[in-house]
Amino acid sequence: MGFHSKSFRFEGGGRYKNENIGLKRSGKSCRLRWVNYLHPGLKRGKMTPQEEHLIVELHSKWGNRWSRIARKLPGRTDNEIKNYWRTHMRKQAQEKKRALSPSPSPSVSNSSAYSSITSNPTVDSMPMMETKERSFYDTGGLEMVTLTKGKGDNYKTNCSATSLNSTSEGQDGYNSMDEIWQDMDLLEDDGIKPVFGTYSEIAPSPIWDIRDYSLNALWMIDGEEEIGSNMFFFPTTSEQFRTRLTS
DNA sequence: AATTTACTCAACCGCCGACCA
DNA sequence: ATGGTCGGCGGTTGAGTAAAT
Repeated sequence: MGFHSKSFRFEGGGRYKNENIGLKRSGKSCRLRWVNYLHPGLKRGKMTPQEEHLIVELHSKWGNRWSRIARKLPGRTDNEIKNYWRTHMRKQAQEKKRALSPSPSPSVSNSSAYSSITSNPTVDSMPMMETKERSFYDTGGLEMVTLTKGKGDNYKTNCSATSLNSTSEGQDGYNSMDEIWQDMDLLEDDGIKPVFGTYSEIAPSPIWDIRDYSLNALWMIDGEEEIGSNMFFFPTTSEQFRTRLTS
């Protein structure tokens, strides 16, 4: 996909400083483009089965906290994971619909990991596309509370009325907010390790050899995880990077 | 070959919190 | 204390493309 043809807009009414230097992007937009598209550490291509499994697992724990999930998948952005989830949940919803329809034409996905998604109890029980009250892929995890984030992963809870109404001790097994917080504390230190080695047979990128300020810092957030000693290099070729910069 | 449908994914939107003058 | 700026996040959109008809 080449350069996106969406028209540029200044976010926030053009109050960002970039307009003064002739860029047709806000600083915010530049940052987003770098993080989600230009960053040399980004993996490209399809999710591996390991990654897919991890996404399913983490989403069942954390819900739609994409940035957090992304930290466990170095080289993948929250945006990418979000898109992946959206795509696959839509696919799953359609297959469910088809399965419920009178004319049974069971189409089995050929995706290896997708079969595991459908077998995941948390994901499998999701009310996707059946109700318009919530986004069809807004599922899983600690869904009875909406977490509003702040810097440094300080979260506060916004208890949604619908959620509270629908879960009274119920399927999530939470009786009180205290339990939720306790569970969250546990999750903070869950020992889940990032997925590495998928492309480990590929030689390190020259770009990654220029490890200066923050190429690895992107995947080392809040001091919580450090790739450090088992630093992993992604197969980003200089050609790939050039293409992205010039696309 | 033309058209339709499904899918991908970069970018936008709006909100919130941190920071600083 | 306050208001402006900015970074970061989750949710959403829509252009481009691939696959199917």
